[in-house]
Amino acid sequence: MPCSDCTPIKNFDIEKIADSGQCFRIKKIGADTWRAITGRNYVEITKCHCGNHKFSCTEDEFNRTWKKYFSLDEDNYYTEFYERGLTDPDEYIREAVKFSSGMRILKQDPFETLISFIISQRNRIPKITAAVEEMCCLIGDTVTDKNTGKAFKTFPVASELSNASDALIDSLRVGYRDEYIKAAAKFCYEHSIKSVNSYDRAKALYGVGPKVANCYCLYGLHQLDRFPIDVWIQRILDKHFNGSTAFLERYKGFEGILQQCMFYYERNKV
DNA sequence: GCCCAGGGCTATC
DNA sequence: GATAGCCATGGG
Repeated sequence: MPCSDCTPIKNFDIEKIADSGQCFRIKKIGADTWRAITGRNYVEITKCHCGNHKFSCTEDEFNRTWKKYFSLDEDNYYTEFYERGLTDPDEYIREAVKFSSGMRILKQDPFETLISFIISQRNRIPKITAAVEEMCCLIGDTVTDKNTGKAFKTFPVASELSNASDALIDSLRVGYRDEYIKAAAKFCYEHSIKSVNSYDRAKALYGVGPKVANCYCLYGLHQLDRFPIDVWIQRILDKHFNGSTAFLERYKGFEGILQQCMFYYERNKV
């Protein structure tokens, strides 16, 4: 039974989302509590013993910001995805979807998504997280959340990142990706991130190839038909599907959710 | 020392 | 269009 002050949501598990590698700014801050930041908004989410979640924000903020961010306005869509995945003819897909129950694709800020996934290339998630967090600490704005009273750092906007010194970028320890970051920040400062509104526009940026462009489209533009193929997904394809993605025919419009479930399952299954 | 990490660029064919 | 070598950095 849900508690009186819990928000009952089907197909939503903040813990799995936090560990899914699609976002680098959701952080575990307590035994059952995570903090999320998007734009200038901050929220703390606690998994309750009843299986539901408590949000630290007001109902108005939930409806205006977090409902969208967590794709909680797409319940019917996820219901259909999970029904389809749990009855898939392929055992690996069934297991991956079952194991990932509660996964959702976040609607992240496009500029943050672009820069984060440029940093992600040939890198490890803890290192990506550290670089993103350091970037926010060094050049993000400090904002205080009214509900919790906690101060947090925003992800820098294009002008802030574009104006950052070389020494500051060096201190992020992102190696050869620093030139890619600078190029993307400069482009977005001069042309606006809004002009990066398609796969082709993203891939045209220096340092953005097929994989990062697909991640940008999936997580930043919410194009759920994108299926980014990284080393983990490629291993799954080779091991379980003879290197083929023919199974995607059964997931038109859901490819990105399936990809997230496979990625999470492969990395976290016991 | 080695290999690898949510890849992409460049040169070369 | 395909493939090979290279790219900084840090963990195992």
